[in-house]
Amino acid sequence: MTNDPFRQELLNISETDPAVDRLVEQTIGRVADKWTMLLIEILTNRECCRFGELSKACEGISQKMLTQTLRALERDGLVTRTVYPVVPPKVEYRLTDLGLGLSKAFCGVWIWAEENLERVEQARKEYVERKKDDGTVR
Amino acid sequence: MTNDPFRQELLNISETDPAVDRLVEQTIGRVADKWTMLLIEILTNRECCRFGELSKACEGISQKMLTQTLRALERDGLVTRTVYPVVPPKVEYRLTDLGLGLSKAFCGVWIWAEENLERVEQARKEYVERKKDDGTVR
DNA sequence: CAGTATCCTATTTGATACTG
DNA sequence: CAGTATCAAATAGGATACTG
Repeated sequence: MTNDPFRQELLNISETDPAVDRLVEQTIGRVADKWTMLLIEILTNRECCRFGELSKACEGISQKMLTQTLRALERDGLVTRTVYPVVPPKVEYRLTDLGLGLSKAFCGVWIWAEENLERVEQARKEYVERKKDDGTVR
Repeated sequence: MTNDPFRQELLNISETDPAVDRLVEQTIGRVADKWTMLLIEILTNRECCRFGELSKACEGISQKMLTQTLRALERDGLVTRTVYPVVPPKVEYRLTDLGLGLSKAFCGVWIWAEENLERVEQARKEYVERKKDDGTVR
């Protein structure tokens, strides 16, 4: 199992410098959240979006969270925000190269989620069953 | 730009069925969080860990969050929890195949974070500068 | 050792109303 | 249209004490 090629492939990710580790974790912390991933996916597919479009495409998000998440993305250099001085206002968002790179990185996670949806669901059902049959923690 | 090979590669991820999309998003929502990613990384590198080891390795996590996150991972079929009936108790956690697959998917995100740390930091500094120079939202 | 239980605070999120 | 502001509710998270 230790020689599992998967695992071997994964082993060299970890940093030697703990300070860098903290920074990596911080970066992950900023970027690894549901709305961020969703917005980046939408912007990957649509190339360029107005606020209202994002609001519709990103089903379930509140205006507040949308604004907040977009600001964070802009601040971190992942999307650009272009304001056209017209009435009514028009604002366009699009991925930067940096954002496109992150999108590519997220890609694997989306695929994993799609492919393993049922396995996770199944595991949850079994877990609940085991808990119902009760306490033999095994 | 539309013919960007990156983007082309990314385009076919999106589902056609909106119901499946919701499920994918839910799955992402469960799995895309800081502690989950960290614990999975640790368990990838160490293969097998006791509660106390994880507690040390996962710097900054509280006992409560550790327990909570581990239970969620177990429930979703990503780790196994093995209790040895000894005194004092010994409990071992290790990734399942499903968990190892997720680990592999996360791998790209970790690498992205490592490689683009400074670019994100730089973007943040510039953003703050722009805000200080004030309101020409550009 | 590996938790659980409890209390409490802080952060996140949503709903609603308002504005350039 | 694309937000901001405000308040309330929910949730996350930490600290501490206790247990098989």
